[in-house]
Amino acid sequence: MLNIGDFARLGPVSPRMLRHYDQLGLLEPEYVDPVTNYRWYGVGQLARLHQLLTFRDLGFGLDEIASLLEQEPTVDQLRALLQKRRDDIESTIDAERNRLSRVEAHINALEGSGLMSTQNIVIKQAQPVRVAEMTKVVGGYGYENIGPAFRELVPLLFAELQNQNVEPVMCVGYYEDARDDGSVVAHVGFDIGQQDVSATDDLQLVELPSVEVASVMHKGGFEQIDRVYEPLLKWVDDSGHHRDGLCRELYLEWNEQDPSQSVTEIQVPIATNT
Amino acid sequence: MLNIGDFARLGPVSPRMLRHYDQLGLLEPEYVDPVTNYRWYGVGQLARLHQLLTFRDLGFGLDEIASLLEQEPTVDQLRALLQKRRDDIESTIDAERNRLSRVEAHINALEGSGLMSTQNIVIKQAQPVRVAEMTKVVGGYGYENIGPAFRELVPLLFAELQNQNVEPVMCVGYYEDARDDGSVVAHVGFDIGQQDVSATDDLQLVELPSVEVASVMHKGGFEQIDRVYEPLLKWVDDSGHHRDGLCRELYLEWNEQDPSQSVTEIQVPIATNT
DNA sequence: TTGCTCCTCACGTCACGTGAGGTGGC
DNA sequence: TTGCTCCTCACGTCACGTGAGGTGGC
Repeated sequence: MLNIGDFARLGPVSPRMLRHYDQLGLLEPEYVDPVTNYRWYGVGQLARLHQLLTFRDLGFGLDEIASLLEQEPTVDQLRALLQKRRDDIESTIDAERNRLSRVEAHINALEGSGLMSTQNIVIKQAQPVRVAEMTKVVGGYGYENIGPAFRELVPLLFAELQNQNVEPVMCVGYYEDARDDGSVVAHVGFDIGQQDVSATDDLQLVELPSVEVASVMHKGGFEQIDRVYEPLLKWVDDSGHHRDGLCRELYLEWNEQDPSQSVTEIQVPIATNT
Repeated sequence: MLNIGDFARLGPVSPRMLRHYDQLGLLEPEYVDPVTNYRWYGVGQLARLHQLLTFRDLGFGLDEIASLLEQEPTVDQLRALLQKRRDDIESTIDAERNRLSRVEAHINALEGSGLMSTQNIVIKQAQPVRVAEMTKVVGGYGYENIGPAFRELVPLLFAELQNQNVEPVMCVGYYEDARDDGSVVAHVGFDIGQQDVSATDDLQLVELPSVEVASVMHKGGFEQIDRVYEPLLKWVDDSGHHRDGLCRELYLEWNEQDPSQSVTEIQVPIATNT
């Protein structure tokens, strides 16, 4: 018979762990002194302790181990459990590998541009949005092309929505891929929540679906938004994703007086590289 | 200003998380109603929330994030933190990959042999042992060769140790690699703890070093030990290790009357494949 | 007698999820 | 008035590590 310290050394485990396993009924001492409560273990119990440690090392929880040690599973049951464990570990490894890609993408991003642009990229599921929108073909991307489109369309949108008694919630823009001549179809609209609008020649109702996006929050004027895109798109590529859809801009806070207080969310729809 | 629910939806996080971040001082609402304690957030705070979520996604703890958000680290400091994070993630992936190898080795082991033989393999650091031993050349491995060596040497060892007034602690055996003719040098001895012995023509004092081993506990007679080795050595190879040293057997419980109560620890020194 | 080991609580870990129990605004 | 959202505790998670405070055997 071995006292808890000697048995622990052979384990090798800590006495605290043996007390813990005793408490859970996983491995009870062969004899407990009724006066001193000292625990005494038999050498033969090392086999069970080793089994317990084996399963723990494979990543099973103590509750699973408890039933494993009691139920004496068949070879088939044990194989199924081990295969489940294997699959779970593989998922963990995949998740950690993806996380590693994102960390490395941030390290890369530090080289090119400044600090802030990639420091608030979040991968998330974008909310679906119902947009009442108008479109305009502009000469290209960039504030010098997009800005005028907004200044033209936003008043028209306001007028038409007011006409239909619809309360706009938030301004939204998104842009199609450039055509061969460099021109771009810009979509400018308003989130209208659950309200209904009637389409007109100019006004369309579009439901932007819920998609996975890389999202950054941009604080400041619209002219500076252009400079967010380059590091953002690079980060997306570096981090094991690729663009998969049209970029959206949500004008969460639109402050004409003090553009530095404006807040724009830029969403890049993505898919994960396989 | 957004109440906690709306701000959380834009996050996207749970209100509970926002309360948690508030409590930790990571992200305090722009305004808290002094009467109702309602939290009100500004849209601009989404940028900070996004930053927080970014770092959390990379695996930083909330305490680290707190100092990151307060201290505004330089590019160099940030890079160092990210590189540390990268290294940590790589370690995690390595550890999980090794664990995966061990799980797969167990799945393989289920095919060949029965259940028990590999169910209590533990990788551990073997305790160092001081052994007073004698050697004998035997015809090969296997109980039919090793058994007689023990029956011959153990009484001689007992006699010599008694002669020197040394109290044996535990019987130990280990075996050199087979020579070309198949013969094997068997070492049979006793753990003598911290006691001293004088070497004689037959008796040697050897210190077995502390090495990493794959260890199984065998309950039962010595004749059955042979059948433990094959699956054990296969498991070691399957699981991303290889043998690296001489196998040891520790006779933890030696029961002549009822061999089924005997307990033997079989240790295979190993190195991890790189 | 002095260490050493043993004992039993019980807190702390990490980032929240999940009620319980209660209140304020449409 | 009825839901809905908000609030503040406070427990639970997982497998122990780490004291605190006290006792028994060489």
